[in-house]
Amino acid sequence: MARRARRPEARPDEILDAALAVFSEVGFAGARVEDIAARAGLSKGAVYVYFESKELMLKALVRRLADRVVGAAEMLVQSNAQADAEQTLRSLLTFMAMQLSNPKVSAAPRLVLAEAQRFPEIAALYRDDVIGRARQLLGKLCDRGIAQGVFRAVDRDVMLRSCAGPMLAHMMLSTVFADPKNPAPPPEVIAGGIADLVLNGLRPRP
Amino acid sequence: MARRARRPEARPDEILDAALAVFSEVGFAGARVEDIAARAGLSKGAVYVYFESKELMLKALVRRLADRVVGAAEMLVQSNAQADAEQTLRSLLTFMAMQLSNPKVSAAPRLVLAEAQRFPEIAALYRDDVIGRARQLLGKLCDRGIAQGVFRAVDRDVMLRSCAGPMLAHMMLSTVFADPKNPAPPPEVIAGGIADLVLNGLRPRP
DNA sequence: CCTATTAGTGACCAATGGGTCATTAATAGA
DNA sequence: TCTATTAATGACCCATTGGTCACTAATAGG
Repeated sequence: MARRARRPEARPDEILDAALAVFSEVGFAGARVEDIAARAGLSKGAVYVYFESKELMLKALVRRLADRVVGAAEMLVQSNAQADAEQTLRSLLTFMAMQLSNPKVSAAPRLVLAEAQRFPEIAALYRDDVIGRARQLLGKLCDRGIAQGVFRAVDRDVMLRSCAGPMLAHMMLSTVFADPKNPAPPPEVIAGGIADLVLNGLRPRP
Repeated sequence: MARRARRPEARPDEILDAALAVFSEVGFAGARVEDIAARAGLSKGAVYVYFESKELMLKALVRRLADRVVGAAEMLVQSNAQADAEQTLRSLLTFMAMQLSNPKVSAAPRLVLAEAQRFPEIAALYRDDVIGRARQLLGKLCDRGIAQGVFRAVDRDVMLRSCAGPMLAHMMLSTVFADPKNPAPPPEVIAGGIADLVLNGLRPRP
C-alpha cells in the first residue's frame, strides 16, 4: 500500500474522527479497528501507536466531544447575559435543535446514549461533564428569568428534563427514526414550536 | 448438567426474557448466545431450536415489546375518554414517567435506542409500531383539548417531542445516568413538575 | 415394558477480530 | 551522503463466539 506522509501531530484527531464515524454506524462492539484505521488512511498497527486499546479510543473520543455542544451552549448564554431570559432560552433551544438535527453533530451524544450502559466510566464522565453543566446552565438561566419575573419557580431537575428532553426526542426522530415517507416540518419550525410551548409553560400564571 | 424439565411451550418467552436482560446489559453485539441460554436455564443448542439466529431473536424481542408501553398508554387514554383532556394528559405523563423510572421497563426502549442505527428494520418497526402510535394518541388527545378549549393549537410533531422528550430524558437520567451522590427528587414529584410545565405551556394565552 | 418421538445437550468447526512485533521507509541531523 | 530515529506497515497469533449436528434422555402411547 502507498505509504502516507508522516504527520504524527495530526494523527490522534484523525483517528478519533474516523472512530466516531465507525462507532456511530455499527456501535462500539461492532466496530473493527481495521475499519477505523482504513477510514483514517492508516493501517491497524498505526492506530495502536496512538491508542492502547479500542476501549481507550472510545473514552478519548467522549472526552474530546463532551465540550463541543455544551461549550457552544454556554457561550451562547454568556454572550446574551444582558438580554432577557425568555429570549435567551428561545435562542438556546432553537440553536440546540438545529445542531442536533445534523447527524454529524448528533453522532456523539447518540453514541454515548448507546454505550453508556456498558461503560460506567463513560456514563459518569458524560453525567459530570455534559449533563451536569447543562443542568447548571439551565438553572442559572432559570434564576435570571425568575428574577426578571418572566419565569415562575421551577425545580432544576424538571427544567433539565423539560428543556433537554424535547431536544433529545427531536434528535432521535430526525436521525435514526426519520421517516422518509412522512417528513417532519423543517427543524426551525419544530424548534420554534417547542420553544413556544416551553416558554409559555414557564410563564407565571396570572 | 442437570437436565431440565421439557416445557417447549414456555421456552420462546423465557429465552426472550433472558435475551432482553443480557442485551440491555452488554448490548446486542456484546451479548453471547451462550449467556442468554444460561440465563434461560438452557444450553446454547436449545436456543437455536427456537430461534434461527441471534439477530432474529432481537427482532422477535422488539416486536414482542413494542406493544407493552404504548398499549398501556392507549388503554389509559381510552378509559379516560370522558374526562377533560388536561387531566388525562397529566395522568398519562405521570404514568409514563413512573413506568420509565423502572429499569426493567425501560430496558426495551433503551435497547432500541442503542441498536436502531445498526438495524434499519428495527428502527422502522419501532417507528411505525411505537412512535407512530404515540403520535396518533397524543394528536387525538390534543384535538380533544382544543375542542374543550383547554389547549391551544399545537403541531403534532411539536406535541410529540414536547411530551415524549421529557419522559425520554427522565428515563435516561434515572437509569444509566443516575448519580448516586445527587439523587433526583422522587419520580412522582418530577412527573408532576413536568406535567405542570407542559400543561401550562399548552394553555391558551389570554 | 418396549419403542418412537422430540426436547435438549455440548463438543466441535470456521470465521472473526483485538492486539503484537519484526520489518520497512521516510525524515532529520551531521 | 551517511546514519539514527521513528512513523507506519501487515503478517501473524490466539481467544472468542455464532452456528451445527450427532447424540442422549425424557416422555407418550400402546
